[in-house]
Amino acid sequence: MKIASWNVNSIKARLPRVTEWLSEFQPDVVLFQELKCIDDNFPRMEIEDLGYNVATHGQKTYNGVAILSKYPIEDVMEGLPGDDDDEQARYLEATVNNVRVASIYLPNGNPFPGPKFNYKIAWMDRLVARAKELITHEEYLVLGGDYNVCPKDEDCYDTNRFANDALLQPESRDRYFTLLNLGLTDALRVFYTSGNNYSYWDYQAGAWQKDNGVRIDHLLLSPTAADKLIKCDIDRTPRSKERPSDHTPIWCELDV
DNA sequence: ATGGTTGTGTTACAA
Repeated sequence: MKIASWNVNSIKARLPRVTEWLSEFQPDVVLFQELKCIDDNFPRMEIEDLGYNVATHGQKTYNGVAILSKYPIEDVMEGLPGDDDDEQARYLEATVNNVRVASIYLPNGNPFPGPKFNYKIAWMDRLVARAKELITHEEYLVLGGDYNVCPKDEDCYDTNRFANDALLQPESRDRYFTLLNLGLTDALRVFYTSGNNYSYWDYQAGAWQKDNGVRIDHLLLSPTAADKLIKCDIDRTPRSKERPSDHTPIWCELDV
C-alpha cells in the first residue's frame, strides 16, 4: 500500500501535474495540502476518473487539504481539535484500508517572531495532543503532510539564511521531536539516516537548479505502521516538470 | 545581487 503526501500549491493550477503523477506513480492513498480552493471548486471528477475516492476540506484562496484513496474513505474528521475559533483548513483525518491517515498543512509561522509564529506553535501543541490520543488506539497511523519544520540543520541547504525563519526555530523543532518522542517514526530517516533529502525548493533565484532546498514534508508512522514499513522516498520528478508545485511528493509503502 | 517567483484575486498577501 503506497501512501504519498504532496503540497500541490493550488490544485487547480496543478491539475495537469497531479493527474500525470497519479497515473504514472499509482499511489493507493494521497494526502494533499494547499488546495487553495473551496470544496465545490475541487476538480473532483478528474480525480475520481483516475480511480480515487476523494475527501476534501477546502478554503477560499488559502490552505485546504484533501485525502485521495483507491479504498473507501471512512470516519472523516475535518479540522484539528483544540480550538473552535480556528477557521483555517489545515487538517483532515480519515481511515482507509484500516490505516488512520491525516493530511496536515502545518502553519508556516513566518515572520518570526510574531502572531503567525505564535499561531504555529499553538497549532503544533494541538497536533501533539491529537497524536497522543491517536497513538493510544494502537492502529496503523500515518500523519503526513507539510509540517513546515526542518527537523535538523542537515534538512536545510543554508542554515545561515534561515537563522530567523520559523521553519528552523527551536520552538518548532522541539514540538516536532515531541511527536517523535511519543513513538512516531520519521519514515524517511529509516532509509536515509542523514544528509540532504529535500522536499521543497523556492520558486526564486534558481533554487531548484542549485538544489537549494529544505526537508519540511514528512510522514510520521505509529509503531504498528512502522513495523510494516517497506520503503520511503521523495519523488523529485514532479518538481522538475513545467509549472511545478514548489513542493514534491514524499511517499512510503506499507505491507498492509 | 539583502535579489528572485508563483498563485489567488485584486493591484496585496502568503509562501
